[in-house]
Amino acid sequence: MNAMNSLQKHGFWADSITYSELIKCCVSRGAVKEGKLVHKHVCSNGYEPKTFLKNTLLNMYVKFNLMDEAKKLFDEMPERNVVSWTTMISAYSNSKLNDEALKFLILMHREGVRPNMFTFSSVLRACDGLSNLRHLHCSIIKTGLDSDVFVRSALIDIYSKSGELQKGFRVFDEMVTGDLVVWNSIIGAFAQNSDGDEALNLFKTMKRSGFLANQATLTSVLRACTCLVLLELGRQVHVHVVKFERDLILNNALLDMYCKCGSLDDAKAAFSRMSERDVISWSTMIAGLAQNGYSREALELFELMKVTGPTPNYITILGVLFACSHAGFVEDAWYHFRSMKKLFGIDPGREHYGCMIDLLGRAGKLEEAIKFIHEMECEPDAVTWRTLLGACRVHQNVDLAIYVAKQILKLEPQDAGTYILLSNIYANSQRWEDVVEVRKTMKVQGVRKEPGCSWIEFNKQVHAFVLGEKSHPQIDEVNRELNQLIQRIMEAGYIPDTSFVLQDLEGEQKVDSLRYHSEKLAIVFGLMSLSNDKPIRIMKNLRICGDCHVFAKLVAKVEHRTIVIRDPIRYHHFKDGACSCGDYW
DNA sequence: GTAGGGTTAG
Repeated sequence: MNAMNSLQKHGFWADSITYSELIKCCVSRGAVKEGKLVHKHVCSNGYEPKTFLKNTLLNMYVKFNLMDEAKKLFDEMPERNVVSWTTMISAYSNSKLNDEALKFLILMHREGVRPNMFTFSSVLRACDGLSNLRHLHCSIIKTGLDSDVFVRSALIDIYSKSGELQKGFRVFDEMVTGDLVVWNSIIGAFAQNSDGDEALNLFKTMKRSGFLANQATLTSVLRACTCLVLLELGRQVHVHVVKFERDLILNNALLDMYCKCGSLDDAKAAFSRMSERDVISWSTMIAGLAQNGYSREALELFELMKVTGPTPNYITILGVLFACSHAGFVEDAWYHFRSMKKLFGIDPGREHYGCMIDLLGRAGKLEEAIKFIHEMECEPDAVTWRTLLGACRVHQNVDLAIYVAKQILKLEPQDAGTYILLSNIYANSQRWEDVVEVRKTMKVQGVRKEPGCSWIEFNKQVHAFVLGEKSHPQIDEVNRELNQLIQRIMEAGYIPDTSFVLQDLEGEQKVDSLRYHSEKLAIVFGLMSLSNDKPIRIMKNLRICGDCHVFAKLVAKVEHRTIVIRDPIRYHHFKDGACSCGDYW
């Protein structure tokens, strides 16, 4: 500003380039007032500024988020080139005004201005809807701009975000020369679409091609570790995270990895070490504590957040309600549910209602839960009903379970777990005709039940055990060991629980196969392979059944081991004959 | 003077 003042004082008028430098200076310092002053000065210059200078001004207003001023300036420009148009399109894309961005692309075309790589990489981010995307992709290929790395990474990203991961991969695969961001785009695409395996494979290939990982790469790699529950690999990535210790997003991903991999000590350490924490950090930590059975701590952390942290959002409250429902804190849950709107202006959504239904159902208040469903502002969906079905399972309410299962199947006729449960209920009530009917429907619908599968990480390898499969090389040894173990814990009071009414939500319920449930095999493998001081960490695809839960508690006690089992919803930490869930899951 | 990638739930 001093520069401009002295120019003016001495009677000089700045030329376009000087003005442009001044404007850039204002933008970088976020000096809105001065920027507007320069604009005034430019206009009082007596002659019409060139398009180049106007574009700089346009960019300034966009960066200051003054879209009205930007639009006014743009409309009044006698001549608009590709930079003018692209600046506007980019602004609209950033503000998620997708329709405006696409409209401007059409308008610039009508004015005879040809889009360049800047235009395409901007407009791609605003492209929702596959037909638009296909159309745009064709135009890009026609202009030959698909070889540009910016366009390419934008294409990969938008395809993957539109659920067309394979198309995104094809764009990546056709690449001759790429850069780090293109790699990050494709690794991130697989990590975000829960294909951790492929994300990690690509990461290896990237390193072999000579690229060094940066913050974005490591964030995606951590996310891949999280979705595969690979704690040891996650720890190795942690070593590289230290280089970027001030990166908030990366640290949040690290925190989430430790929470989801069930290593709460590491998570707490990561949380306390962070130099900066945003609403995501707090929400992740609260949900992580809740998921691992530390509900009281989760609520305490939430109280601390209210006093010293950022304003809670929709997801934070979900974690809080989740904590309440998993520990049976009915009163706390009602308090948080009723006060979320008043305290933080958050309207309860379907998921919040879901947590409340879960809470009421677990606490045995099934009537209240149903009343609550009817009072919901949104229509109950399959997830809502499945929550209630879980409560019927815990509280052995057969009639309600049948009713609820039918509601689910109306909405999701492919839900294998619900069919199995329904057929079990009928079988147990000797309603054989109904059993036949359910089996027939499953056949007609082509529904197949997912086999129970558990896996454990050992020596940098994942060892998987699938019910009814003998593919693991040491399966015979594991089975022998399991039989001996069962003998040992029977002496400590283990009685196999064959009462499987409503016991299993999703299969694995044959009495004779109870003994070979995948988590039992994985536990035995852990006992055989890991040293005594290491906790046995197991992941599984279905929820743990009552019998395996008792089994794990007794093994932990008799063998003096810590066992950690992650099912699709939460963690069970078994130690000294007890589980962190307090038998409440 | 204009452009691309990464974090919490479901």
